[in-house]
Amino acid sequence: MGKVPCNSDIALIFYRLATLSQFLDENPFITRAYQKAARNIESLDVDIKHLFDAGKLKAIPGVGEEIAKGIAEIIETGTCKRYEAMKREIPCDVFGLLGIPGIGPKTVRRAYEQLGITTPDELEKAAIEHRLRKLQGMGVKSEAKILTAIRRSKEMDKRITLDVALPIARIAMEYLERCPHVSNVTATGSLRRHRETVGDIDLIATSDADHSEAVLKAFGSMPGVTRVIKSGATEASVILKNVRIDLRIADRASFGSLLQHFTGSKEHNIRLREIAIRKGLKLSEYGITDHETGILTPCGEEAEVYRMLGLPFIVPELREDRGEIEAAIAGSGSLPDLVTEDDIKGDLHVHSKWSDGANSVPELADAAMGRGYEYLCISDHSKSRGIAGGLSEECVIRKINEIDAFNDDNESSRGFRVLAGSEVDIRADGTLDYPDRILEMLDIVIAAVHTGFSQDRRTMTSRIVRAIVDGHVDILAHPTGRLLGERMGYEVDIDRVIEVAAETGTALEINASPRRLDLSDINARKAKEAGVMLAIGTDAHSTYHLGYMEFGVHVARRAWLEPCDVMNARGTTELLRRIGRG
DNA sequence: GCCGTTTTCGGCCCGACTGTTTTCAGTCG
Repeated sequence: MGKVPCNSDIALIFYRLATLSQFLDENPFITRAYQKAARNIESLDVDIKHLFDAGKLKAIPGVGEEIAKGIAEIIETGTCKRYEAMKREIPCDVFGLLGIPGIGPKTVRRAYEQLGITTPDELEKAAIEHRLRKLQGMGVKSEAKILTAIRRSKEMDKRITLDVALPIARIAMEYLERCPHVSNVTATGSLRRHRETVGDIDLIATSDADHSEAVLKAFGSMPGVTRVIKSGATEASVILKNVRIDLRIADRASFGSLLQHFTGSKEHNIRLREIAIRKGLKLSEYGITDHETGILTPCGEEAEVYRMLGLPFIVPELREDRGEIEAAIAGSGSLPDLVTEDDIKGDLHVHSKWSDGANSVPELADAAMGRGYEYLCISDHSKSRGIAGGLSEECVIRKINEIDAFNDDNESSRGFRVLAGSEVDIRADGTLDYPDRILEMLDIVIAAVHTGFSQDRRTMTSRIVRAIVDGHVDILAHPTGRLLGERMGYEVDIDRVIEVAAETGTALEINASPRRLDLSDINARKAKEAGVMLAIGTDAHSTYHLGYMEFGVHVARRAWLEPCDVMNARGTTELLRRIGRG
């Protein structure tokens, strides 16, 4: 038997069942039931196998008799009969075809039934040969649209990281702010929820009805726009620097409703609309309509939307339908009081010129003080990281001496302390890259895996566990090793790592580099729930990178972290006590 | 297929834009 399916493997099968049932034109509510179950399985914070063992599968929302049976079957056999049967019934690459923007289940079905098309390549060929336009409901324009969509989907990257998305969003927002008759230009969607990557950029703005179309036209002719996807009376979509930007215009009176609607997530909004229906109301981007009287009440402020539904305000980072609705219903006291950037007292992961950083210790310290920090941990690479200027043992001692001298000159006068740290390699066998003698001289030891990424799950897990039970490690850096959009993390049983971190009192890092964001929001939340402290570090290699702290705090907020869960939300004295240096 | 302070049956989120239609279906977010 193959590997035991995990939550996301099982969720994937139900997502695919949803897609296949859509293709087979089954009752659309069956499709939705599969999707809902898949979403809830995906966002479970426990291993679904535990629920299965305890006979509690039906405790998962959206999981009833049939889906519970399916889950059991997948856990026991790796797949389920219904899924295999449907795949046999449909000898075409439904998933590949539906991956093309503008192609939906109806088109796939017609193309398959009437033209025998089974793959994206065949679809492209049919478009080139002008056979698609003969399909019912298709014309010359649809055919051309599909052809460009296929070509674009081959070259377009899927999701982009925030360091790329934010500057592009700012260009568009500054342009719009200069346009006449426009105000309240605001980023919404996944960007406002601070997801770790975004698929597109969603903007909204207010204008009066007389001018909205002109504003949208102006948006389409913004410098740098390479394509206008659509442009109507209230919304438009364009491509700028290879990124799609959607803009929606509303009047001031319904701005709060619009903001709420476009911030999403889709799943969160569906839950809100269900709540509205139960109260005899209808929620839309225009406001809240009383079902009986038909009277629409637009919300100027976003909080009004929640208030009218009888809920406390829910901050955007929590709007993922991962328990925030239930917490809100239970009362505002059940929602977390999330950590903010103002709570952060220092950066715990920074590289200096001693290894591969661009700035000296005093330069980094000045920049940190400029950000209002009380401390900064200079954590250069250890000796094995030759390629990144890893420090020999005698270099570490010289660095510690430099830091001591700096603190002697500055600590009492400026109320700021540099902490001597190191990002120490965890070797392939789980030992650390410095002897105990050196580790004990450091204020903070950050352990990290930088080599041997292809180790199997068991080896990697016991390697990391060995390192953190060693007793010298304060923080485990970028615990999964992933690089967003570039590289999956190494194989590791993160639940086991969290468990051992809890036992040993080791903090886990939220690496704030926008290419990493590791731990992820979901794993950081698991860590919090296991009683593990999180340390937000920017992994800065220059003073500029200290600004990445905002990305790390966003992940922390999405992980429901409060200041007490974050190691560097503690002041110097408390931090030193925690790491045994106070 | 799931679910219940209207329901164990009859519901299931809402609206914009495009293209092919001549009143609407398909797709998307």
